[in-house]
Amino acid sequence: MLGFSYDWEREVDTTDPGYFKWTQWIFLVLFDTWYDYDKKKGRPISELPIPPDVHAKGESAVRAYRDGKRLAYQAEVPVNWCSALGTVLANEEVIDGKSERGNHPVIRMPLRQWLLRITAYAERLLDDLANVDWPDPIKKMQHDWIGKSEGAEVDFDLPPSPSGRGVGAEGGPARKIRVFTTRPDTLFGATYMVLAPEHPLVDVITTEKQKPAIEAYKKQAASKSDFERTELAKKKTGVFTGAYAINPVSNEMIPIWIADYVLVSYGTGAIMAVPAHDERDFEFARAFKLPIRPVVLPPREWFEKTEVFKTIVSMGVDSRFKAPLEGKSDHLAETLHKFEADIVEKVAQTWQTQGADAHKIIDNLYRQSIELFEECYCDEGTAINSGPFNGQTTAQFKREITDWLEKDGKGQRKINYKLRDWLFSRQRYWGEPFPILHELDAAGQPTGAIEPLTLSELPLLLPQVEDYKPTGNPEPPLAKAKAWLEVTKNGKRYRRETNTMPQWAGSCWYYLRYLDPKNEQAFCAPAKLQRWLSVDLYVGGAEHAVLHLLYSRFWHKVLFDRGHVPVAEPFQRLVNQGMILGETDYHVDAAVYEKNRSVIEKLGLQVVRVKDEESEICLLRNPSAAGKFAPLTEEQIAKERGQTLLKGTDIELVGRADKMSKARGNVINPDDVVNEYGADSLRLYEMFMGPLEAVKPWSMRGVEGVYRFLNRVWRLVIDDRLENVKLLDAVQDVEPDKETMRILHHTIQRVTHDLDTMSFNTAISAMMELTNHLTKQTVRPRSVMKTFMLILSPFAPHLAEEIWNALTVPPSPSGRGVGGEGTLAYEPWPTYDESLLKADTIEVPVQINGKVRGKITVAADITKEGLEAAARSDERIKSQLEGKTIKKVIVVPGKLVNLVVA
RNA sequence: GCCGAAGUGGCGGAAUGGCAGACGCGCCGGACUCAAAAUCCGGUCCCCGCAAGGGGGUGUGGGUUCAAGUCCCACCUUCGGUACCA
Repeated sequence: MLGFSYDWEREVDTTDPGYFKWTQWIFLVLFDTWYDYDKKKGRPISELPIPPDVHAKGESAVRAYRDGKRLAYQAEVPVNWCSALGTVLANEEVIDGKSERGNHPVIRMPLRQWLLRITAYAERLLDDLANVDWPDPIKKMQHDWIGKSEGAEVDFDLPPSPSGRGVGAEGGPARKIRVFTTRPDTLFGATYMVLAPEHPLVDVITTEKQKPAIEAYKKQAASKSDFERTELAKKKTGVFTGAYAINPVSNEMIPIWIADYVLVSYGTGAIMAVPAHDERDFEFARAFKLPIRPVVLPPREWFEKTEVFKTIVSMGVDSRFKAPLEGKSDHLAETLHKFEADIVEKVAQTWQTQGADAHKIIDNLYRQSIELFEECYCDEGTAINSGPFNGQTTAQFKREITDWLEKDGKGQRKINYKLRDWLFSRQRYWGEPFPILHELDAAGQPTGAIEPLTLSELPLLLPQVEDYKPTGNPEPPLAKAKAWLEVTKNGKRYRRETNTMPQWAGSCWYYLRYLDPKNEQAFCAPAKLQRWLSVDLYVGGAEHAVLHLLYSRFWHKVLFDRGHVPVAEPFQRLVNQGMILGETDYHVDAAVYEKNRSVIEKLGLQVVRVKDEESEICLLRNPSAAGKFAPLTEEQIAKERGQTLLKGTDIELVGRADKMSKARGNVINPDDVVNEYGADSLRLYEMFMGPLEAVKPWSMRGVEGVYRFLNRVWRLVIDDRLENVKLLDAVQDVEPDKETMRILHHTIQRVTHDLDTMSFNTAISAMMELTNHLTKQTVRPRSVMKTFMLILSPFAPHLAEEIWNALTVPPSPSGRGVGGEGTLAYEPWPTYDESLLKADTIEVPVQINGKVRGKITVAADITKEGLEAAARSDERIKSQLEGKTIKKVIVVPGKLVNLVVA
């Protein structure tokens, strides 16, 4: 309807078996691929080298080894299980540990899931961002989402304990706790450790005495969602395990705690805490009175910003510190708060031994009494309290200590990513079934062996089931389809996978299917991939910045590695279109409304109450026919001293354009707009509103504006007084005059350029200017009008075609061409002639001290010298220069003259 | 808190460091009309002035420059995203 020229032959439907056959096939490709970190490439699982010791253990060990390396693998992952609803919930569906619907308790429990090893591709997903033409903010979001950080893994040994508990008491291998840190240089400052509550070692190391507290804390943590654990836990919580570990550099025994600010899913699920140089550790240490040891000396500027420094300076270093020393401390203690009194005492001590230099004093305070500082220093600096490494810069220290750790076998360099593997299964009925079989033994129990279906067995359809409600236990609904579930193949019994794939699966690769939507032999013919990829331009919302766009890139790279697509990146250029908001609408606060209720009612206004998270507002509207959106008009608004008031009252209004929504009743239905103004008007208005990327409010008056423009264009060519479509007599086969040619070619240039940059709004204004010029002409050359229609056609295709037809087809009873005659669809895009763009004369502003004081009209090709002379000799300028000396003259040929005077 | 984007007339918005406000909406005046709608023509950033002309002006405060909406520094506001990533 809007003339988008979509090729409906290429329509795809991700839920069609002909489509998801290939979604399942791609899953099989993922299943059949392992990532070779040396070659930085996904390779067939058959090429995976099997270590001899694995080989020696036999077939099932080899199989397990392979399964552990595949890009599609199974793992136990905690999910939000709501037993009352009998289903697994998404994070958004859980509020305060209760289900959004029904408010039933939700617990996190581990469940077998399929995951995709996107983390293997993290480095390439990061690197290849450099090769695509995407908006920088989106690139940055992906960059941060992947979240690469370089550091070291360090092992903290657990001491042998007299009780025999802890340290591998049950013969387990765990004699150490491994942590990841980006700041190995702060190792000397690690004064305690924290494990995530879910960390497997927690149960092993916890002492008998601490068991009840630890258990209680773990239970509490399990009932919180990820969101709450992070969002709500502003205050640090945690419990001591009773166990200690050995700091590998200082050989100190440091306590091990558990706390939910440490996430089990990042790094190793355990941290070394350096409270002096990490915000979170600092807060935690303060809350639980754990020792804080500074190991990085901040630069002076940091000290000078701290409260401690300000306190010292405000008290005066030189004289006043004698006071407490001379027995007047009672008086001082009364007047200073505790914090300051502490400082006074410490400063006094330092002052005695070190002298009165404020910087020296503060340096000493920092090294010895860091508790006095209200914040911690987390940037780089110079090493202190770090044994042989003292005095080193952070970068140097990091390098050397990592080398030392590696040499001693206590740690190693390590790169970590925030990006996690992609949880790819859902416990729902709707979704693509996994093309996977689980082998069963004679007793009908899974053996652990998994068997992929072959391409010839695809698509695997969803079974018909009586109901697709949850099963009431964590088993997905497909488990109820008994007939579908069990399969015998090559004499072996199998059970089908009962999880289904998420929504993302189908949308991850649809751009490839567009190229060859009906192909039954392949997801797409290689020649077509070669011909079309990569996608030249992808227009989409910014909400897909990280998830969809990252998932698609990942799948594409796997397909690339396996030789199924010819390029490494799917989308060459990406543009985020902005959202179109509803029309500007005025509201008052609910409280303001209640107060002024009678006044507002007297004006006959309608009120729509809208509640959001924080507040309730009352939208004020005009009464209108059922369902019609009628916001206040400008006549009903008064603006005074920067305030917006409801006219005739002192009620302050807030005017704002909001997202279109049913609740607000401000939804614009495109069908209505098309009925009233036509498809070209709707299309043109959307392009004229403003930059494509910007969020913009809708305006019905704006639609009328472009509608009027299209009418003017029509009347430029067509005699609208007649019933039939008939050319105006003004349209003639004559040579255009010079000025018209110049404007026409300038318009072609502007429209061509603006289309490239997708600045549709300015392209349209250029054509409006052309129209304004042509309207004034009594003779309108046919050639000019034809060219105009060609550049107008991408913006208003229907109208441009109609006019083109009238311009090119001789009058006939029907007035229309036949058989492709009289269409502009196949005409080439017009080109512009540079030489026609230049006007004979131009107007150039003349500035004096940067202010425009006059304008001169000169030949377009005037020389720099000529321009300056013309400026100086202009009467107005001359009179203004009287009695002044020109100190400097700036002449920009064709642009301006600026005379700088004393 | 952090990250990102944006602040320009009554409104949507234009301006490779070079005449701020193109184009459109709205508004004002005029033409056409018995009248209205539609259409056409002219005007429309603010202040002083009859005018010629002058002064001010792109969120706020500084800075760079002959020249700043545009570049730099600090801040304010709005919108969007994100959540302790060691």
